[in-house]
Amino acid sequence: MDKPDVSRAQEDFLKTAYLLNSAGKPATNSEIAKAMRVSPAAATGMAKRLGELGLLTYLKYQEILLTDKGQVIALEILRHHRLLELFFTETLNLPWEVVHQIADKFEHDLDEVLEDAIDSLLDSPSIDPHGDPIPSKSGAMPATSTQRLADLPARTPRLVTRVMTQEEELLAYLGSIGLRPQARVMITERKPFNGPLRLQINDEENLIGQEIANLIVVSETDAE
Amino acid sequence: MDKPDVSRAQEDFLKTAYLLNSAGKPATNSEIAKAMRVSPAAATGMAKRLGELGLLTYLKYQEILLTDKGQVIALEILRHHRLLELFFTETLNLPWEVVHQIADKFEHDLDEVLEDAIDSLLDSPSIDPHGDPIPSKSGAMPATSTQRLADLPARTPRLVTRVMTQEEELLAYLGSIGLRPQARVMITERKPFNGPLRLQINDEENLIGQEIANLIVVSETDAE
DNA sequence: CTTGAAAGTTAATCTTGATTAACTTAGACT
DNA sequence: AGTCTAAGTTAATCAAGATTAACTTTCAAG
Repeated sequence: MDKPDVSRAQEDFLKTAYLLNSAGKPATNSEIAKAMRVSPAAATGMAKRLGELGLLTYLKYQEILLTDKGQVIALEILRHHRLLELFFTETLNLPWEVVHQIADKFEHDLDEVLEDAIDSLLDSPSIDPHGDPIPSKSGAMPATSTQRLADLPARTPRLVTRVMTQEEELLAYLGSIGLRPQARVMITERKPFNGPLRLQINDEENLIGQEIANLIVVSETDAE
Repeated sequence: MDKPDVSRAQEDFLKTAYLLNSAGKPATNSEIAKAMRVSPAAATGMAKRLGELGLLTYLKYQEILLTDKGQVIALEILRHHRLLELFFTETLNLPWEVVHQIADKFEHDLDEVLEDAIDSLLDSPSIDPHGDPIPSKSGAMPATSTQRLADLPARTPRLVTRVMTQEEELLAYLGSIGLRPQARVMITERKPFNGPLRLQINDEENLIGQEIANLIVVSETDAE
């Protein structure tokens, strides 16, 4: 319908709320403020404004809920973000740990001509370099596995499908040990009391902690 | 040294002033305001602020002059702009009439990693799709021909080197008749009183007006 | 059922970048 | 020299997005 003209700060807020939800966390004022690195007061103010615009429902002291309109915008930004990440890794061979911040800046300005050109160059991709799903143009979010490596039984071969962090150093490390989408993984040993995991990554042995294993999503069925 | 943190509005102002100058026009308040599509009062305000920052010299009622620092920023933005134009035409085959507006938005957010990656992918290019020179990273502006097609004697074969407009429809038209950088051109007839020019473009006959002929820059020496 | 810490809100204020309306200056022309 | 017009400036005002500081609400734990 009438696409209310949203500013980048507003788009960021909607995106942040959406991402919190899809990480299973409620979109509370403080979580949003923390994620956006602004004061809680600023988040309150923004929530009010977006409420006025009908992009979310704002009730004092309550969790923030995106309306359909708000979600459409959040998904559009997310689509832009992930398309750009993939575009820059593909065309420029940029490593996956740098494209995130770049996409964060460009996502707000990606107009439709460019979006479509990128989409068609990349053959309407459904995941970005981290394995994060790219919403379709109509706003459909591709389904993804929910199986975490951390919860995987030993001796069960799987493919990495997604790496759920945007921390630069961590991504660089994970990349260096081959822990990226499409890698074959299998836990060979679990140390007790949530200890570290012994792991085969494309046939190479390695050792990772629970924390990290919980960021790695693997396929729900056997690899190959 | 200390790169004063400039906003996009400020960057746009500096870029606009620079472009006016390089088009031979003085950077007056009203020209800048017109080019930026803001009120003259807004331009005055911005000029004052940038004066404070030492990026230009502002004296009431006088032409605005960029300082060295200001020019460095303008050139950086212009470099971003033109690299992006070329990048998008090369990687996505976008027509030259659409990349300008896109680059206008992205130019402010092009960080160095991405800039360098694009520069090296494109082999440190010195001109963009319109033939506009791309400043080097150190701020050197490549020399360009000053020979306008409008001033070219008849029967003198040349190469188009630059097309000095960003108007979408006009660019689309010029593209459609082959009038773009690298095209071979020769005036075959000049109608009197600044009338239209009969022209060969890559061996095809065509007819253009003075206005347009003045936007076309050609090589200073014979083609081939 | 009180209470205290964490979360959230309000209020006052700031900065940037805009606007319009009214005034001033510069400079060309008689 | 006087005057008119275009260009430029000033002033008042606005909106968005922030901040800090002070206050209020919620809710879990005793």
